[in-house]
Amino acid sequence: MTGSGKLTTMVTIKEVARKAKVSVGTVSNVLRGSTRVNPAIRDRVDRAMKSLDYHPNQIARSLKTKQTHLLGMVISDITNPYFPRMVRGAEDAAIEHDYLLVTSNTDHQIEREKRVVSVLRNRRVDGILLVIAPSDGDTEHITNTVASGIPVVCLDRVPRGIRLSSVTVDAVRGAEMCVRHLVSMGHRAIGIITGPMQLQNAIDRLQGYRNILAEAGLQEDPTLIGNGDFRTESGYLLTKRMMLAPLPPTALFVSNGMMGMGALKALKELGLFCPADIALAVFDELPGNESYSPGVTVVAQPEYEIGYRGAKMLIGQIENGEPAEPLAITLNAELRIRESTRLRIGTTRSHVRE
Amino acid sequence: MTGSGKLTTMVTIKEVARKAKVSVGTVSNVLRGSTRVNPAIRDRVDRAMKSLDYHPNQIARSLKTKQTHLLGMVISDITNPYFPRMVRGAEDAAIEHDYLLVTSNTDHQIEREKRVVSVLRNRRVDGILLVIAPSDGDTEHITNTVASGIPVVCLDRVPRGIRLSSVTVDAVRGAEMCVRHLVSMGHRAIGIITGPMQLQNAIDRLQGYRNILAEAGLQEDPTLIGNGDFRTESGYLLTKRMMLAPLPPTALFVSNGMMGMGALKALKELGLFCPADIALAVFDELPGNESYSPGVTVVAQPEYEIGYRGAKMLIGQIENGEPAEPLAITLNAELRIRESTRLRIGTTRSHVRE
DNA sequence: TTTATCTAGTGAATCGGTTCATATATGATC
DNA sequence: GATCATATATGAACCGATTCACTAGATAAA
Repeated sequence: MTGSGKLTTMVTIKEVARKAKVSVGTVSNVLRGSTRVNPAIRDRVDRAMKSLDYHPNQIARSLKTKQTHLLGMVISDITNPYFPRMVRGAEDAAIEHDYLLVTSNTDHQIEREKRVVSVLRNRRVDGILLVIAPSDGDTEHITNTVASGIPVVCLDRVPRGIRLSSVTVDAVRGAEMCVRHLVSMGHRAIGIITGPMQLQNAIDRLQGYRNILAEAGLQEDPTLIGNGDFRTESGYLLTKRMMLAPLPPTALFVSNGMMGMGALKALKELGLFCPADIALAVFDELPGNESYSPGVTVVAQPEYEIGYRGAKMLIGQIENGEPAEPLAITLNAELRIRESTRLRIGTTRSHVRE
Repeated sequence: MTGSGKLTTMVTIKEVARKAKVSVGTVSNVLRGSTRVNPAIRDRVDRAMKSLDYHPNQIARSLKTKQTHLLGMVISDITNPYFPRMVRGAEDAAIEHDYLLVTSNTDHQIEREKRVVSVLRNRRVDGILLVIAPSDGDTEHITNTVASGIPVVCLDRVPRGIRLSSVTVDAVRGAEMCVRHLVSMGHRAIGIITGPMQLQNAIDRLQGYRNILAEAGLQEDPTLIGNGDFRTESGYLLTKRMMLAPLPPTALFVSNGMMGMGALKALKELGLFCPADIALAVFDELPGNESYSPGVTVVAQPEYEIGYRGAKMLIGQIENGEPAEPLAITLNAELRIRESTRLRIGTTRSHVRE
């Protein structure tokens, strides 16, 4: 477990001081650029640093200043195409303010989330961006973190029961836009594949769907509601099951992108085509969507902006202290209509209900 | 620029010691679990830590031990779908050995690569995984890093001129497999879109293409070679240009995934279908490839394994010291034949040359 | 009883920066 | 030339762990 360690010794501020024939305090002053240092001396120090390939030890600095300029980011899985743009947004904001971003995966498991948060606290990150894993009110690790003085900003979804700063998307409205579009294309039998009901945004997307059914005077049909978990596999299985049922939907609304990919694969295997056989709409933009056929109608989230503004908010709280009330930004999703829902259907198709 | 800092003071080892009525040395011993500590005392200390929500300060530990258990990873862009799996592989290996992975983007810019490497050195990462940016022999920042005792492992491609440990893919062979497949499907006019010629793997992919043309006794045609830069836009533009030329190819081999997405988009806009109008094959798996139609024939790289084995190799070098000779692992790519190249064509089609 | 042999716990030095009270040099003023 | 004001440079204490020479106490052997 313990390694053999470095062979070479790193250049320290002391060696720079000796080489430049000044005190360590002066070298430090040159580094910070703060107090006025005689230009001639500053020059000597700069030269010494360059010639020694000196890299100031951020570890030592952090120990003294109690600021690591590290931001922790906790997501479920970087290989889920939803996250890279969010991470990139956060990283860009971090860099603008001279922070370094550390990203860790939880694979949707609350136990891993706890471990990751603990590691980040050991590392003394200055703040944490958190995309929570589904759980039943298991939030002590989060409240402990906030209580210890580390700001936390939730992205994409917020835990129930506690109040935290957050950047989220108006999922109800996004789902409404999308399902309303399906209704406007003549669909009456609209299926949905939901996310895990422990997550607020999964609930919201279902709620949006329900709102529009009600608005359109349509009866809710339990056989058209598939209970997924935001993973590809569940989208695949539930789509197959629903499409092979006696009365399949004419349109399908899938609650997230991973499940959307699964649904597409299922349709492909079943030999069903969009939009001729079924209209498909997905919450979340799909990777490569505009390159493929058919383009899929989606509710696109501003992932980059979620990450970017989340990090900005977090840094604000780090540097200006936590606000009395948690901040909450809600962004809008955007409906992007593509071929997969372009075919207007009559209300009289044989397998349409009512 | 400087913040107001923490309001709350973190719990330190000293406070734990006081609460447990032992010395700090003993608390440290309990933490490390190393020397034999009286079970009763160990218990007292454990309880004190728990009740104080104590998180040992990794910063202080690192300062003393000169090991941060941090790994730096430098990639071009996490939103390029090629990288997430590689990052995930590296992270999984890191976690297995209790390291934390820090990933940074360079956007293919050598200047940003230098800055990022410098930041990682300030942070005293124990080692660096590096996917180099294209440049003309600008490697001093890398040799300096290695010279200072920080192991570096290159992934996916190696800089020319210096010898470093690496994990790469046999790109010549991958390209050969792919182009040979196109030839075997009857194609004679096979186009290629290349990557930037400063990158070894771009050169290799072109080389594989040339090898097979020679093997098949086909003349190389400059109008069928598009000089891309591994970005979507260039794949898009070059595909359009090539397909609108007087003598377009019957098959197109695209040197990486991003450009492959651009090529697909171009074909879609031109109203050309795969494989009826053109056969398409891409180096790199495409996101969601098996969900869409047509599935695209690809040379799939083991991205996860590249990251995983690279991190394992790096950790080996950190803990056992650098090997006398740099290590080099070469992995194999895999040809995945899908619909986009499934149509066998005769050699007599009018627009086929020779 | 005295001495030797262990074990488990102690506490001071240390890592490489920052910070700030103090020392020194420079120049201005009389 | 002496005095004071100002501008810079110095160096010791400190951050929170680890580490190790040392001590105290217990047990065994002489």
